[in-house]
Amino acid sequence: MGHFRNYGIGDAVCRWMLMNGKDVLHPFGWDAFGLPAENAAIKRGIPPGEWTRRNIAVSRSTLESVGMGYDWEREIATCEPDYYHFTQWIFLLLHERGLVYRKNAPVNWCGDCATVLANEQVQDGCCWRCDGEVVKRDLEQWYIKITDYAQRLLDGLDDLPRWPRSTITSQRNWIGRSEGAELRFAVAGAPEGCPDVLEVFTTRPDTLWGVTFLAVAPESQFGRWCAQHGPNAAEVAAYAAAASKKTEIERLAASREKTGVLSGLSAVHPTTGESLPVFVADYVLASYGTGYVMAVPAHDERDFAFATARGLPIRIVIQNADASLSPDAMENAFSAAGRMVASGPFDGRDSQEAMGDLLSWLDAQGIGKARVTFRLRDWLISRQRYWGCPIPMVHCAACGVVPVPKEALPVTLPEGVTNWIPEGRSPLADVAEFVATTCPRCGAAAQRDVDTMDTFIDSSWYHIRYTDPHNADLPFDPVQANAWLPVDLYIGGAEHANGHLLYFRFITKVLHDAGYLDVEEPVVRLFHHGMVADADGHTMSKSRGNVISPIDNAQAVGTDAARIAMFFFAPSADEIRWSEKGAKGAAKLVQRLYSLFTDCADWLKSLPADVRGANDASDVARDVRRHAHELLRRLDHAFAGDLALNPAVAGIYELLNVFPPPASAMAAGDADQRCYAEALRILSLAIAPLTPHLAEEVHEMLGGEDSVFRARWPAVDPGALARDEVEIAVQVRGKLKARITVAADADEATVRAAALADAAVQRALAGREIRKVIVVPGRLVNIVA
RNA sequence: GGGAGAGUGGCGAAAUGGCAGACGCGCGGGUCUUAGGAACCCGUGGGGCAACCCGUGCGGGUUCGAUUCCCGCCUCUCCCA
Repeated sequence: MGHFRNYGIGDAVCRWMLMNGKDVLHPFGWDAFGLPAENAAIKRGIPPGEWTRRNIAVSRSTLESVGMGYDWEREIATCEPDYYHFTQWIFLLLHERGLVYRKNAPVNWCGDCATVLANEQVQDGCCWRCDGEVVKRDLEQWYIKITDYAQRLLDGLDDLPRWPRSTITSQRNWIGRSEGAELRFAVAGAPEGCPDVLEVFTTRPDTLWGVTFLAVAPESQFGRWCAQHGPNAAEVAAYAAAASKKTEIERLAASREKTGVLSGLSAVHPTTGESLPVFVADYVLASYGTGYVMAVPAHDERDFAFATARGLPIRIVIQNADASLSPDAMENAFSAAGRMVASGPFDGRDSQEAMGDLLSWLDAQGIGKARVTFRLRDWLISRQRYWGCPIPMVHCAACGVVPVPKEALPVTLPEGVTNWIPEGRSPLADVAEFVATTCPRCGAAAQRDVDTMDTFIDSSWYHIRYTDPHNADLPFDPVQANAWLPVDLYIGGAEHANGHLLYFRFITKVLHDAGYLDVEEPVVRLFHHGMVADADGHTMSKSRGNVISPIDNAQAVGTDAARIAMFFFAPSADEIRWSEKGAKGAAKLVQRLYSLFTDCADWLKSLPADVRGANDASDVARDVRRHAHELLRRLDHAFAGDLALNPAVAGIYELLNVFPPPASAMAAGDADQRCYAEALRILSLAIAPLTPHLAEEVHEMLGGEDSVFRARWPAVDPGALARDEVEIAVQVRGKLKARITVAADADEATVRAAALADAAVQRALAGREIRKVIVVPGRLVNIVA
C-alpha cells in the first residue's frame, strides 16, 4: 500500500491537471537493477533477469487494474539494453568530461560470505546475512567526481523554493562545505620513503599556536608507512588492524574514548619550530580532509579528550571574554571564537576578525593557504555484482584502460550465465565470452571491465528519458527534453534526500554543461509523501510480512474506496495507519455518492445547466450550492499546494450531509432545483481526481459521451461562497460569551451595537467599564472591559 | 552529540493570529411490527442540577485575543555523526 499511496497522490494531481486543460506527462518506470532484485532471485534460485521481468509484469497489471493513469507508451525499465545502452552513454560522457577515475580504496568485505557488501549491509561491524566479521579490503574502484560539482549542488539549493526545507537542509549538511586552511607540517628527519610533509586541513587556523601534537588516520599514506617501516611499526600495525574492523560511526562517536599510538616520528611546528609528536589515531578518517589533523586540545573537544587521556600539553591561544581560561582548570575544550593570545603577530586580535589577515600571513610565510573542503565524497560506482549495468571500459595490456566507443554500445549484460551468485569476485569475470574482447584503440586482444554500476546511476537520468523514451541513437532528443523539463512535481519518500535526489541533480547539471539540457535543476516541486503503517503502527515492509496488497484491497472495498480512504486518513505528507474500518467508511461514501447520482440522473439530465435566479433560492438550497463551491475551493487549494486532500474529502461528506433527500430536491421550486442541480454537476466532476472509476460511470449516467477527464474543471464562483447573514462570536476580555447573527455587510457600528445588546454579554459586563471594542468583520467582536 | 519535524477527545484528524475539536471511525440511544456484523435518524471533550467553569505536552512571553508567533523545558519520530 506504500507505493499505492505515492502513485495515488500523483494520479489524482495528474487527473486534476488534465481537467484544467494541461498537457500532462505522467510516466512510469522500473528501477530494476540492483541488490533487492538480485538477492530475491538468489534466494529463489531464479535468474535475476527472469525474476525481475516476471515481477514487472505482475506489478504493471496491478497498477493497471487499480486505475493508475500512466502513459505506458513511455514505460522504461533500467535493466533492459535499450535503456542501459544510454546509462553507459552517460558514463562515457562523464568520462569524456574528466569526471570518471579509478582509485584503490577500502571496501566492506565479509570473509565468511566471500563478498563485498554495501554500507547499509554492514550492521554493527558484522555481515547482515551471516553475522560474520566485516573488514576493510582494498579494491581498485571506479569513482565519479561529484565533488567537482559540490559548490554548484550547494548553490542550486537556493533556487529550489518548492522543495521541502528539511531536504534542502539535509543536502546542505551532506555536502558539508567548510572553510578553513590547509597547513604544512614538516616531518622531522623523515626517513627514506616516508612523506616529509603532512598537510592538514583545519577550519580553525586561528588556533595554530595551540597545536601540541598531530594525529593521522591509520589508513592515510603516512599511517600506512609507519605501520610498515616506522620506528614503532609493530604497535602501529596492530592498532591499524584493529581500527579497520570498526565502522566510521564507532570511530567518530563522541562518547567513545579516544585511542591512538605513537608513530615514533615527530613533526615541526611551522611557526615555533617546536617538536610535535605524531599519533596514529582512529578518530581521524583518511577519507575526510587530508587524513591528517593538527591537534589543539584547548580548543577542540576530540583533541581535548585525547590529550587529557594521554597527559599531553594543553595550550590556550583563544581567550574568552573575561580571560578566565586556564589549562589546569579546563574541563572541556573552549571551541568558540575569542581573543587570540600567545599567537605571535596576532596577539590580542579577535579570532574571527583576524581570519582574513591570518590567511594572507600564512600564505606569505609559506605555511599554508585558505581552502574550502566539502564533506561530500566522490561517488563510488563499482559493484562486484552481476545484476547491474556493465561498465563500458576495456583493459588493454598495451593501451591501458580504454573506453568503448559510443557506436559500439550497448555492452550487453550476458543473461545466459548460470553462476551469477556473488563469490567475492565480479560474477562477470567468469563469463569468458563477455570478458574477451579487442581493444578499441589498438585492436589487440583485451578484457572488458567486469564490474557493474551502482543503481543510483540508472535512476539519475530516467526523468529525462521519459521525454523521449524510444530514441535509439541518443539518450534523448534535447528538443523533447527541453520542451518538457523541468519536472513540475516529483513525489517520493524523504529517505532519498542525500542519495538519489542529489545524484539526479548532479547528472542534470552535467548534461546541462555538455549542452544537452537547458535546465540545471531537474525538479521544480518536490513532495515527500508519508509512509503507510499497519494498524499497529509498523511500517509496511516485505521483511515484516505485514504488507497489504492494493489488489487485495481493491477486491475487498474497491479501488476508489481505497484511494479515497488514503486521501482522507491524513494529509499526504503524514504517516497513515491502514485501517479496515476506515476503508469501509470510505466504501460507504462511494456507495452514497453512487446512490445519489443513480436517484437523480434522469431529473438532472432534464434540467438546464445554468443557475440563473440562484439568489432567490431558499437558504437550504443556497447552503447546498455554497458547499459545492467550497468543495471545489478545497480541492484547488490542495492540488496547487500541499496535497493535503483530507479536508477536501471532508467537503464531500459535508455536501452530502446538507443535500436534501432526492425526492424533495426534485420537488423543490425552480430556483432551488437549479442550485441542487449545479451542486450535483460540480460534485460529479470534483470527485473525478479522487474516484476516477465512479466519476466515469456517473459521467456516463448523466449523458456524458466522452471521458469525464476531457470535461472542464469547474471554476469556483466567489458569489456562491458568500452568505447573507453571518454568525459572529462575541467575547468579553477574550472569552466567548455569546453568538449573534448579523447581515454579512453590516457596518462596524451595527455589529458593535448588536453585540453590546446581547443579554449574556450584558451579564458579563456588569459593573465593568468598557475600555475598547475590537470588531473583526464577519468574524468576531472582542470587548475589553 | 548535531539537524529537521511532530505532540489537539476513546481513535484518525480540522482550524495556522479571531467561535478549538469540522469530517470520519468508534461508542451510546432510537427507527425499520423477529434478529442486526445492513440501512437511516439523534447524541457524543471534561466538570457542574444549572448559571457557568475548565480544556490543544509543560512553564514563561508578545497580543484586545495564541492550537497558531517568540523563549525555555519534556516526550516521540525521522535524518546525519
